[in-house]
Amino acid sequence: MVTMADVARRAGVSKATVSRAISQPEIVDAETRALVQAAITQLDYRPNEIARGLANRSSKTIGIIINRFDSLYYGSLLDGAEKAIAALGFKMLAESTRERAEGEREAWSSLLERQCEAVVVHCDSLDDAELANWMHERPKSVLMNRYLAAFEDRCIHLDNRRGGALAAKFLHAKGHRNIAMVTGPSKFYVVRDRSAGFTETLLDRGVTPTVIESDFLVQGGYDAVITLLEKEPSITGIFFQNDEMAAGAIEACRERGIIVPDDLSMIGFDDIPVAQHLMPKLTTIRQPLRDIGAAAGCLAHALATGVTDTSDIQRVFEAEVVERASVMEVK
Amino acid sequence: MVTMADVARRAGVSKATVSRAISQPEIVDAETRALVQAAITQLDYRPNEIARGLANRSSKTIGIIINRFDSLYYGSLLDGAEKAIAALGFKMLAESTRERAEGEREAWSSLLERQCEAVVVHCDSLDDAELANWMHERPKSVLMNRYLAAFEDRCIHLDNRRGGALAAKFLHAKGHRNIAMVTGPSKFYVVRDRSAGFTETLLDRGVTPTVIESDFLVQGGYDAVITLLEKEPSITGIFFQNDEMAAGAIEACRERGIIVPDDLSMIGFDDIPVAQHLMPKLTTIRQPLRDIGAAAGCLAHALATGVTDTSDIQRVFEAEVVERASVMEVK
DNA sequence: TATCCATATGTAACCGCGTTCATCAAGAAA
DNA sequence: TTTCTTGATGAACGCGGTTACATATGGATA
Repeated sequence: MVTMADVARRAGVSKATVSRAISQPEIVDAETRALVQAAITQLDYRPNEIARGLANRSSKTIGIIINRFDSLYYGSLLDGAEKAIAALGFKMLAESTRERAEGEREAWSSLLERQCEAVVVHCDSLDDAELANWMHERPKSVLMNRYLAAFEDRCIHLDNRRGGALAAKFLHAKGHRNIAMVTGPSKFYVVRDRSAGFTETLLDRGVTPTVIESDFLVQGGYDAVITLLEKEPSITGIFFQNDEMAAGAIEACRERGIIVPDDLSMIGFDDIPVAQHLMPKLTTIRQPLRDIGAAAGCLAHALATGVTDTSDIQRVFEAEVVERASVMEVK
Repeated sequence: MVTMADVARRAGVSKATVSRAISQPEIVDAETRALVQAAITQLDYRPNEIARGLANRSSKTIGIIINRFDSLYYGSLLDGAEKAIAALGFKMLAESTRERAEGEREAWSSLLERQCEAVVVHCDSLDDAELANWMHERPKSVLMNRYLAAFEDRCIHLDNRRGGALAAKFLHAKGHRNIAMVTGPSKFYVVRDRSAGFTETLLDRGVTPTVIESDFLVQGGYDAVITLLEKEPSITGIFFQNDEMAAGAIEACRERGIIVPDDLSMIGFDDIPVAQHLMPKLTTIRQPLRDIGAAAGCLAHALATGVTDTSDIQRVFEAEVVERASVMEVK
C-alpha cells in the first residue's frame, strides 16, 4: 500500500504538506502543489479513507437498516436514500436483517461500530420499547416507515392509516357494501395501520369488513381469496394489503372462472411495476417509496451534520389511488 | 464517545489488557476479564471498527458495484452476495453507478479508498480495456456477469450465449420458423452475448431471425412488437431479452386482439416474479441470480483472505427454460 | 535457595492521516 | 540595517486500536 509518507518522500516534502495539498490545496504553494500532484499520480496514491476518518473523527457515512435487498419495496427506498445521501457528499452503508429481530440488533451494532454518523432504521421485528431505546440513545437516528410518537420528528413514514382509509373510501364510493380485506402478517407495523384505517373508515359508513390475515405473498393471496369466497360468497370487493397477494388472487379467480372485476373487484397496495401488467390491470394504492427514502436520507444527514432546522424535510407522506381496471362500479 | 482508554481506567487495567480481553479472551485471567466485561457493559462501550481496521490493516469488507438498487436483478445479486459474505464474517459495502461510466469509476475509487479487501464489479458502461486495467491492478477483484478472457478465473457469470441458444432451440423445437428477437441496448455485455447465441443457433438450423433493438423496458417491448408485426407479419415466435419487454408486448397484443400464444408465441428472459402472473403465464429463461451473487461473494472473500485453491467455486452458471403458457407448438 | 518457566499484565511503538504550533525565509515598514 | 509581517513548511502529537517486547509474579525444578 502506498501511503502519504511515500508521496511525501517522492515529492521531497513533508507528510503535512501532502495532507494540505490534498485537503486544502489553496494554502500550499503552486509549485509545491504540482510536485505533490505529480508524485500522487506517479505512485497511483489513494488516500486511506479509514485513516482519514479516524483522524477526523468523521466517517461521512450514513447507515441504513432494511429487511432485504431482493424486493422492490426496499430497493426503491434504498435508491431514494442513496441518491439523496450521495448528493450531500456522504456514503450510504446498507445492512439487511432478513426479517429477524436478532438481525436487526446485529445490523444496528454493526453500523454503530463502523462509526456511521447517523442511521436510518427500518425495523419490523423489534417492539416499540426496544426501538425507543435506540432512538433515545442515539439522537442521530431516523425511523423509516414506522412511527413512534415520542420521536415524531425523527420518523419518516407513509400515513398507512390514511392509505387504508383511501382503499375503503374507494370501494365504498364504487358502491361496494360487502367488503373484505386480506392483510399481511400483523407483526408488521404497516399492516396494523392499514387495517385500522380501512376498518374504521368502513365502520363509519356502516359496513363491517371481513378480515383475513395472510402473508404478503402471491400464494397467500391465492389461498385467501378461495377461503374468503367460501366463507362469504356475497363479497363484491376485496382490499389486498399488497399487490403480490392481489396478483395471486386474480390468478385464483381466473382458474375458477370468476371474472375480475365483473364478478369481484380488487384493489391492491404499493403499485409495484407488475400491477399495470396484470389482467385486469390492478387498481391499487401507490406509496412514494423513493421520496420516503430520500427524505430519510436527508434527515439523517441533517442530524449528522448538526443542522437544527429540519422543518423543510417532509415527515409524513401520503398514498394515492391509482385507478386501473380491477374495481367495478356496483349498483 | 467512550473509548478503550475509558474502559481501561474504569476497570483499573491498561488499554492492552482491554484489547486482549476483547480479541483473545482466553489469554487474560478470568478475574481480570470479568472486570473488563463489567466496565464494558457499564459504559456501553462499542469497539471502533474503523480504528480497529486501521490497526489491523484489514477492513473485513468486500465492496460491490452495481447499477442500481431498485431492480430485482441487482437486488437478487446483492441478496446472494450479502448472505454469502456475512456467512464468512465479512461485511458487504454496495455502491450504485446509475448506469453511468463516471459512476462506475467513482464507485471503484470510493470502494478502494474505503479499504475494501476485495471488490465485486458489475459494470456495463466501461469498455473491456479499462475494466481489464482494473482487474490487472487489483488482483483481488471479481467481475460479475461479464466476461474477460484474460481474467477468466475471476469472472462469475451466466453463460448468456447459451441462454440465448436455449431460447432459439426452444422456439425451433416447437416448430417456429419465422422468428424475431427483441434485444436490450447493445451496450450491455449480456445483450451482445444473448444475441449471438440466439442468432447462431438459428442460423445453424437454417433460420434467419429478424432482430430489433429495444431498451429492456415495458414500453419498449410494447412498441417493438407493433413495429415487428408491421414489418414481418409472418412471424410466429418472438424472443424478448428480458421479461419486462415481453410483458409490454403481451399488453400490446391484447389491445389489438392478437392472442398469445395462439396467434403469436413469446419467450422472455430472467424469470422475474411477474412472469408467472402475466396472462398468459410467460415462458422464459431463468438465471440463478442469487447463486451468481453468492459465488461472486465467495470468490471475493477467497481472494481477500489469500485462499489459493478456489476451484470449488463455480464460475459459469447456466440458464434454464421455464415453460409456462406463452409459446405454442406450430405445425 | 537459586534458577527457570509459564502466565498475566503493562509500556510503548505503530497503523495512515489530520492538525497544531514552531520555524524559517522573504519582503515591507521603520 | 533592524524589526515586523506574512506565507509556506516541517516536526510532533493525537485519533482508537493492536501488538512486540519488557516486566512481574508464583510455582516447579535442580
